[in-house]
Amino acid sequence: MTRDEVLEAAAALVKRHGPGALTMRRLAAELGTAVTSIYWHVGNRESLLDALVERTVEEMGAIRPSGRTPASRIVSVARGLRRELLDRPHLIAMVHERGLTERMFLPAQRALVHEVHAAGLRGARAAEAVRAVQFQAVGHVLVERNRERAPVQRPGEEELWDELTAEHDPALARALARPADPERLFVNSVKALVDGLLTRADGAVSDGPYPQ
Amino acid sequence: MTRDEVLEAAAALVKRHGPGALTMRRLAAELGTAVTSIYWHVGNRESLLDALVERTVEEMGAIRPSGRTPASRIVSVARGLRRELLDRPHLIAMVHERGLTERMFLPAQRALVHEVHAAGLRGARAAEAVRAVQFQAVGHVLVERNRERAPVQRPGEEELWDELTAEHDPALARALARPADPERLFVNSVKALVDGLLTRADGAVSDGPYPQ
DNA sequence: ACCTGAACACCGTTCAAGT
DNA sequence: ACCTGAACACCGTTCAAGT
Repeated sequence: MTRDEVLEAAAALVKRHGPGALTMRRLAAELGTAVTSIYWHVGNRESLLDALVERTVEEMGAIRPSGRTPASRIVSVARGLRRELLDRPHLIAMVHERGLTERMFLPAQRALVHEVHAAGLRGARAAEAVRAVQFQAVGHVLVERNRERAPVQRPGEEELWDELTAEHDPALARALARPADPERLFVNSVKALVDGLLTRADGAVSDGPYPQ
Repeated sequence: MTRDEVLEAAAALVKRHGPGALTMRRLAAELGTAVTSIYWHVGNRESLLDALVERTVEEMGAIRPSGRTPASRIVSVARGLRRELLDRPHLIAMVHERGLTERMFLPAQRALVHEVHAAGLRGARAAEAVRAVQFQAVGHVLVERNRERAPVQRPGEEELWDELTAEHDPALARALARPADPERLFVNSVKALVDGLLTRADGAVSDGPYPQ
């Protein structure tokens, strides 16, 4: 048995039954060995999970921007990042629980740097724009994924809706009462953010306003 | 012993030693009772945690906006939400692990609705703006908090920096190499988002561009 | 209505012992 | 160099039995 076989089996276990199913004992059973052999190969559970996360992040493809304007290309990078993350549903939770969330930034970072440069940003301002998009994209996916495994939605917000109908906006009340369309919300949020980032009054300006 | 005493002791345990320290057995020891008594009062660990989360969310104060323009008032609401969350560091992880992330939206929602109305947004568009800010704020805090408990930062991104110096932006390379200032990044991100949300070409317009 | 101890089926990890 | 079983110190939960 090799260290790689251990990682392979661990990855398969997570893929099939979720991260909760990855116990040292179950893994040993899967491999047909004694629990303690695994310790010889990977040290302990901590470093096993670390290695697993590392491996999955490396699996993630590079993200290729598409679109005509820098702004739309940045949005496409964010979408790509979201897709890569959602395609590996267990990765998100594992990475997050292990305090490695920023690890998830890497696949998009290169592309984002290139695009903010193309948009005319440089230096610290460019770095902040890159980080803003990264935080926004990864944070959004964290929240979004969380809702999926959320239990029964509890109400208890009737006062809010009452207030809203009092403010004469029943359409808003209805919209907030039902769950958001995550894809749409994501894209529009990133668009708005990028819009804001590229058109701030205090510095460089993007190559024109956004059509639509 | 009452159910409330159990919750109180559980909350104290989490506050002192973190969520990991909250085991049924330790809680029993803290209370000076048998483990099994706790089960009579709270059912099981799941519902104990549910009750704990509920209680902490209710503790969170309402958020009062400040600032002159709707945009700056929305930013202040986001900052307030961030503050409330960071003030309860264990809450974030507990809520997130329990799939209740949207629960953290509530304290800010009322204020946000009011402000997007003041900014001239209505109906579905207003709802989307509220949600965009909520996702952004909570997502950002999730990522931010995660970095705090992150282990040693691994490098492995030298290629990126090489590329950057090749793109003739050493300042950007330096900025991305060191950790972000979370407060600054948060505020600027929210500002940019709100800017983008309130000045989109396809609808209502905010009361003017952002100074600084 | 409330509390108890014993028991069950799990964990991760260590360690001395094997080949 | 690699694997093993026994043992330790933990978990959450159930259940019959007490008052």
